[in-house]
Amino acid sequence: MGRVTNNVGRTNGSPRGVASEELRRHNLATVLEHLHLTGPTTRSQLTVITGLNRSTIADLIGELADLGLVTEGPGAVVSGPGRPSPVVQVRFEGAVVIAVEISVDSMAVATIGIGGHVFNQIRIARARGHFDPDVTVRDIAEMARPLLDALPPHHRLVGVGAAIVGIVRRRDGFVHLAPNLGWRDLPLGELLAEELKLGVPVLVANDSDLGALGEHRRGGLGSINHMIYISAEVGIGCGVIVDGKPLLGSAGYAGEVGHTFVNPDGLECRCGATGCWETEAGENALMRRVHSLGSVSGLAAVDAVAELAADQDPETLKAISEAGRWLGIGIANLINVFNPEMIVLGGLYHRLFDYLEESVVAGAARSIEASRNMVEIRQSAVGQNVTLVGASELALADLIDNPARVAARGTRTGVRSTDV
Amino acid sequence: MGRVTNNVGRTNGSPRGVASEELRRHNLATVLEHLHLTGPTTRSQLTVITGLNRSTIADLIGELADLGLVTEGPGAVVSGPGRPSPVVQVRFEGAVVIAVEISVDSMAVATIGIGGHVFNQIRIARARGHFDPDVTVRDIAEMARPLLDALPPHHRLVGVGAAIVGIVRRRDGFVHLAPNLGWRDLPLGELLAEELKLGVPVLVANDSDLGALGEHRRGGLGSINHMIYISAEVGIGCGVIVDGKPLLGSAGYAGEVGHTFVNPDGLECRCGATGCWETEAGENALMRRVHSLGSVSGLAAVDAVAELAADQDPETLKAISEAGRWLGIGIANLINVFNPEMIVLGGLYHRLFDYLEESVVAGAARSIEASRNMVEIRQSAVGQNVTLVGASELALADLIDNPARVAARGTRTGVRSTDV
DNA sequence: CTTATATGTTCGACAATGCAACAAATACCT
DNA sequence: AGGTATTTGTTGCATTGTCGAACATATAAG
Repeated sequence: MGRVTNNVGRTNGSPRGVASEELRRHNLATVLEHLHLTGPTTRSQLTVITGLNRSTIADLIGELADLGLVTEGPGAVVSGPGRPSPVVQVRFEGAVVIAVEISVDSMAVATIGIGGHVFNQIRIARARGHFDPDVTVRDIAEMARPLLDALPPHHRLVGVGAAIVGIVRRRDGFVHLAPNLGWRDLPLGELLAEELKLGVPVLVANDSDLGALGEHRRGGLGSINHMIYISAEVGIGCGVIVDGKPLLGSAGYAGEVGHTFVNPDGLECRCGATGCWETEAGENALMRRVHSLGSVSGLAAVDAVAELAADQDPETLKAISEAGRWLGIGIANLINVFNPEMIVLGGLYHRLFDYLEESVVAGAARSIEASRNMVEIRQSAVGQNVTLVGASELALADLIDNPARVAARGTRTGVRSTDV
Repeated sequence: MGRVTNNVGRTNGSPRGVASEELRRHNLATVLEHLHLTGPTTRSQLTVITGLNRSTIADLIGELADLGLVTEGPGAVVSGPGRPSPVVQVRFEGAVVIAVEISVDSMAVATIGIGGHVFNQIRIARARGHFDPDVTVRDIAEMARPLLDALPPHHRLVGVGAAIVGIVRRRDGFVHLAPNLGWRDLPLGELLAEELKLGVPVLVANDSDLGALGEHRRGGLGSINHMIYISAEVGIGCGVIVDGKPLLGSAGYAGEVGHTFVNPDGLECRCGATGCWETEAGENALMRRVHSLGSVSGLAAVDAVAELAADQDPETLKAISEAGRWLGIGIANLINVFNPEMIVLGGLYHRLFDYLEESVVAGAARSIEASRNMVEIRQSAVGQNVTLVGASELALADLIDNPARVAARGTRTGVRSTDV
């Protein structure tokens, strides 16, 4: 049988003993998580993967089926002699979440079921600027309404996950600072919960942290347990996966690399300090090096740069490669610190990856040899919606971790608002 | 009952189901770890702390006692009405490890029992330089011999933990690079195992990683789960505790911060790159700013600087504060990345802490507000032997994690060599 | 149509914890 | 000094959960 924990160390606080019920919870979670991440699987494959007994798997699947979280169908694929094993798969509508993304250039809302099934999605572009939080929250609720109405009649809604460009306290979704939106000390979690009135938990997290989560879980990263996701919208965001789990830090502020110090000769950053990484490698750093852009700014400027790069404009390529070099230098630092297996670039970096790659790799080469030799730098495989996908994973995590408790906890069987 | 796991995420690789035996292992480990870290505890306290039933605690302690790992004595402290609860404590000789430290200026070996009891310890100073690995390994074996002979007759030796100033692969204790010793690609774990011939596992790790471990577990850090230990001997070393566990990274190379980039105008580092953190804040950075030192170098120079600082020599204080500022800047980066609760300074920084503190705190102030407000910077509470203590924790970890398996696994009942 | 093989199903064994009743040991009160 | 309240160890049984063996079932191959 496998081991739950490993290595030196423990989480401080009361060390808790565990009883059989915890064992059951763990095994239910293991099975459900596998189905959620890997997709349809036969019962016999599950016995091999989990190492559990046939009878136990049968029992676990029975319970998950009773909870409405999985279904069993006849084994589709034929596979040699022996009694065919039924294929188990998640029921998308058995656990649905609302994923929200509040970015610099757009806002998005999606309804996503367990297994990663996207029922529906709305994304609206908006000009950059400072926004009234209440209006934003109301907009989100309005975007969510039709999506909820369009869900299948007997779905079960289990949570809301929101990604936001800012520094967020995990415990309660309190936004400490979101400079790109003009927000500070805003209880976003509470506001969303009040406005949505859905009776389910609302979790809020930093967008890059969720990008990392989305990429790690749905980016086809096989057995990668240590990775770093880096993206740029205006600043530089970063999410880290350590040992298969998101790095949160004490309050959830971990991964705030945009304002790490890399250049004493650098410009003054909007944060007030000098020499921050994002003043060298962020979006603005790139733009200001492309003089031919003139006064265009914001998303239009990004589009223009992408076009110029596609046209092989020398100045633009040089600007990209200069920003890429600094990006690489910062990445080298992260490689030294985390010894990851993979660095994934998203956002603007994803868009410009082809022009960036060479200089980034060159810059990253200054990391220590041992770690450098085992890391791969690549662009996001999930693409534009990683963050939204990550938000859904965040909202689904509680359910997967304890299917019985969360599924039973009611969160009523999703009666459509038109039925009321 | 408590939960074993938490949060989003899982360690990739085969997700394993667990059976009752795993449950037992977990509870044995929980109890033993508490006794190991917190010291003598009454049975009734254990029921409260673990949340387990009286009968279960009795059973667990019975098993640990049978394994020779704990003893029960009459409750020493009186405590009000009710039947007094017997005090349970670890048997030091029930699990003994050899802790080894290979540093720049000294080598040390100690025999340490579970609970952190140091039976004996030898430390020898040696001049800096490059050493023949074989000679070093033989020296360690020779230092260990008398310590082993002095152990109580019926002890049980369970492992060897070695700390080394270098980049070490955790899996097998392969030293990738140890510039201060002149080593490269050296299978130190194997060499030590062969030379010591003790039939117990030999684990090797980076000295700062073990410093972090030692400080976290024996530094009186109550409920701190996120901390960073930073020390300087020649370069800068760093160990990180994330969620109560050491950050290893994919191969164990995590925390190599000495050569992170902080200054494009910086000097060339011995690593070949330019602008590394340790060229600004490491030992040499400090020394070169104290011109009155003249040609003194190595440990003698460190001593001289410490003395000059104690005498309030202005140039020295200025040099220290300059190095401290750079130290603080690097710390700010780490605060941004990890959002820790505590930064602990060791090694040279521990020695000069009083003169460093102000400038370090000033430098660290450039970290983001949210994280800065919740972090404390202080010096090591364990002091000179943190690394050795960490090495013992490393070697004991397997036993504590699975008392039944490791204790039963033989590692014979420590017959003294003179008995043979 | 028979045989080999793989897998679901059933039921009892086994492991581990929890619970309730009882016993033991102490403090406190009269 | 003796009785009572309180806390905790001990014991035996109940409960939960997984495992294993025997049996049933469904397929491929001959």
